[in-house]
Amino acid sequence: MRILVIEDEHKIANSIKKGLQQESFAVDAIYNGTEGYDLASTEDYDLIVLDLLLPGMDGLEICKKLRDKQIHTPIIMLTAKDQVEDKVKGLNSGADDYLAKPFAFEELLARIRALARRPKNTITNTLAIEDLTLDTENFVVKRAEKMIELSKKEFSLLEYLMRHPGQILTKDQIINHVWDYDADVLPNTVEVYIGYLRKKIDNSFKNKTILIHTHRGFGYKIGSPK
Amino acid sequence: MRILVIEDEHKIANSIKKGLQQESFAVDAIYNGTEGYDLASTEDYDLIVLDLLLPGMDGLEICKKLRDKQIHTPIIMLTAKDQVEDKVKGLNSGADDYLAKPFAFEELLARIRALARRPKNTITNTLAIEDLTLDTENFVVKRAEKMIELSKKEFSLLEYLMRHPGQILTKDQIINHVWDYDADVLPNTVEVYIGYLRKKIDNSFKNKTILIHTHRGFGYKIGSPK
DNA sequence: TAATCTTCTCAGCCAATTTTCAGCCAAAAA
DNA sequence: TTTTTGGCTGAAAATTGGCTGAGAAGATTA
Repeated sequence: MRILVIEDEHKIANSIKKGLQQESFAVDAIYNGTEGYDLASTEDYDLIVLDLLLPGMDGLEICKKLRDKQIHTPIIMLTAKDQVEDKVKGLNSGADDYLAKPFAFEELLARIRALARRPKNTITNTLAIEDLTLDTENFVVKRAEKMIELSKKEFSLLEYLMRHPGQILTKDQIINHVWDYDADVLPNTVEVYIGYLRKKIDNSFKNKTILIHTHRGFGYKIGSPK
Repeated sequence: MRILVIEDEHKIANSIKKGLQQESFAVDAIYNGTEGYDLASTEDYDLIVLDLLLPGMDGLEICKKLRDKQIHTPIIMLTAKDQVEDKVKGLNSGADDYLAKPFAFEELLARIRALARRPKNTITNTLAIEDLTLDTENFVVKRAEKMIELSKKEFSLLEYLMRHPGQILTKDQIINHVWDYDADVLPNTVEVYIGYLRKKIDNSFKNKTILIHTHRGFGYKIGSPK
């Protein structure tokens, strides 16, 4: 799956690129509109992440030109929150989805997954580890068939952990994925949220295996054994 | 159920595609007339959604050609409002139904359901949750046998909720389904309408179960338990 | 045309969630 | 063993999301 990111703010472009690569997509990042358009129209990408405001040629224009050229690659448009989202939508640019800045990386990932969810429902949208399940579409989390109520952040954090089972994730990684890219939260916040999750999915099931593990100095991991 | 969407405005084509897939139809979208015609005449679809104005070959022409070829796949024709609907109808192109742009997705869905209901009235058109019923054909809503008067929007929102019982629907999803695709309403509007519905179907029945539930940060859900 | 109904936005309120802080404990290092 | 560091946790503070009454604007009906 090849993805092209056209975004002039290097910080954002690179964090998107890094994040997507980590999810094993092949990513090219380009920092201005004209070059972006050239690449998009000559190379064959599976998806384009496109900033609305760009030097050279702006997002709307790129989008329209590509569609005019009968290039139907799915496009996700990034818009600054105050950039009159609605107007953009009305303008019929041909983008497939919109995402307001600043966003959490997992948010972008969710939309990419939605667009990539090609023809059939071949893709499961339920993640599972042991008897813990998380339905990404209906926002339902259960352990041993028992419903667990989570807040939005808790859910998002758990989803991130469960998409990387058995893998140690550092607090930094967690912050970069689960929180808005310009949010500026302390690592302690992650600890607090891990605490919340534990209370709900481990502590409430005393006789069950512990699923959330701390690796002191490294990070957290979800999975059966330590 | 395989559906072919022939529509050159990507925004519309894709939102239809996405919405129909969510309803678990298998959907192909094609953005120009010629290709659309080729697909429609070679592949075997159960239904075609066809825009009137298209690059390549326009909707009327496609329609006629298909009928000439003895292809009787049901066709829903999309027409811009000012495109003199009546004239189109008069032209007897062979389409089975017409829908004026811009439309709410649920509107299209209703017509698709109607056409799919072809082989006799095998399908119930009354939705029910506990003692709340909604007759999609006669636009009658009752709780505990008591009639409830709803406005058009309220009805449409309730229908959408009731077609997805027990499922959390986000405000975005709701807006995309219940409002015209180019409408540009705030999420707060959904809150307000949920409020109206609650007043009529929950608050008026103090001794009954509450049916409309909020899941803070996620969306709304209709169903018996929380 | 006036009266009424419907749709939608806005602003203020309240409650739930998110985030920080400070003190504590346990593991690792010295 | 002592010290240091990293992580845990209860509680308070800050922020956000959702609800609601009021009302403007548009649509429909009488």
